[in-house]
Amino acid sequence: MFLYKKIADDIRNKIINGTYKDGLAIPEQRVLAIEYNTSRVTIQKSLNILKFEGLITSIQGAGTFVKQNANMLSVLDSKIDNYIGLTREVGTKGIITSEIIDFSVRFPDTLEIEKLLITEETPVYNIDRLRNLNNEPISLEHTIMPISVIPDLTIKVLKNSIYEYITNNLGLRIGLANRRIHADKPHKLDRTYLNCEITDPVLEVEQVVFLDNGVPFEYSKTRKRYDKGDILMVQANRN
Amino acid sequence: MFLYKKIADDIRNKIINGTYKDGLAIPEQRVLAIEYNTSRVTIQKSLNILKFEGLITSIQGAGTFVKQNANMLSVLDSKIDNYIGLTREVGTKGIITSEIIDFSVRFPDTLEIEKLLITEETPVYNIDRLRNLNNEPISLEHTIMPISVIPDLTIKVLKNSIYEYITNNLGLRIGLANRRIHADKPHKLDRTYLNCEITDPVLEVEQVVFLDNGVPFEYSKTRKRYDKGDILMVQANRN
DNA sequence: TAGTGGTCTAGACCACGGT
DNA sequence: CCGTGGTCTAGACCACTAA
Repeated sequence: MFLYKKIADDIRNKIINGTYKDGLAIPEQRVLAIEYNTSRVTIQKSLNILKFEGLITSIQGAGTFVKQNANMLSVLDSKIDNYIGLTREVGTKGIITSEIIDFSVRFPDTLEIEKLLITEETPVYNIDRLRNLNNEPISLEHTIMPISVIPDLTIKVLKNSIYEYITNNLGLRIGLANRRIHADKPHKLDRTYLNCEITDPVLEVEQVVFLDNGVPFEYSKTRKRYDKGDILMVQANRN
Repeated sequence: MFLYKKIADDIRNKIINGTYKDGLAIPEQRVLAIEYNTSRVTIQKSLNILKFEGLITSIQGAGTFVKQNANMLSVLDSKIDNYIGLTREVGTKGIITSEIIDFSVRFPDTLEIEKLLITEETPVYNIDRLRNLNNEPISLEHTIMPISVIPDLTIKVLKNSIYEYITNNLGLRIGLANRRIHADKPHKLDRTYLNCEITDPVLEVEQVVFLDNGVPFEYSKTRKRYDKGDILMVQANRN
């Protein structure tokens, strides 16, 4: 591993275990450079990581300070990639199964053309899945993917994780996601598959997901019953 | 302005105006360093900014490439700070007014003590506001702030923007926000102030907001009618 | 005015991709 | 193997804070 990461890890540990205390300054950069037997630029690279994690703040002319409640914030930050696919989100909390409602191929409609930046002659997969957590239905996923970008999808892949297939089998890297979150009245499908009453609100996440090279590969809508899951997020707002 | 920012601005412009084309490589770092009459480290600092904005990707050994649809992505990214206070969110789209439903001072309850990391003897403001956009009610805000952190709030401040007061008058810097978004059935207050029917879902954002130094200063819940506003976000997922 | 972080240089060497 | 990005050095000077 690289020196600047090692140093960041070491300083992070000292913050978490209390060697560097909340609200107080850590040693100045020139001292740290001597301590770790390195140059100031490398120290700055390490400190940038910790700034990005929200653990420290630097004030020019004054010093570098551990934030109040730094260890608490560090926990929050890990939740930032909470929503990259359901499988990864749930983690060890239970067993995810997928009931495939529809798996077909067709040409895209106007909205899909716009969202996925494709032409009307670019065929897409149409995937509707009911996702279960420990055999309890938790969400309805409607997913559109261009066949040219994500080829050779199979029922077996859909039963497990599409994202795992994309990263492991296709060797692609996932980049930005553009999301819209809103509340909605329940539709017929929600009533059928999610057991919603007419007065039960639904939380919908509509998203376009891009590969690391900027090519959009997924336009999807995920719907959950209002009492079956929130969305957690940490917003940066770093100056 | 600093050199590395100027260079980042210049390269960004070349990407947007098509001088550097989607999917193709930009000149290598050593060439850029000569072009801009600077050192390679400075070029790398500039490129890091653009990587963070999602405009380029570097692949070690191969080169630095403009992402597909880079100019589109750059638009999305600007929406990432969409939700830092309603006033800033809406921008020029209309006139925000605030009707103050409650403005009082009390001791915090158990949940507020936990969220704001204060003691039961720390007095807090209790603020309930109805926010109007062009005289149409759009959201109900319930806000708790410790008096010790945000002192001397006035009706006048509440009628305008609390965030503006915090940054401009108190000279504080706002840091991370920890949010929970979910759908809910309408409460009595929603029916009264937001004119909700019983079948109209409500979108609620619950958040704890921290200052730049890590001190939490706001615990709030903002409720909107399901048809009066979504939440837009861009998620990073950078490797 | 002294101390601290921010920017910048002009190199060096290493890691990786593609030929 | 060559070309490219990633890491790292040992300095220098500037900008800002606080006494």
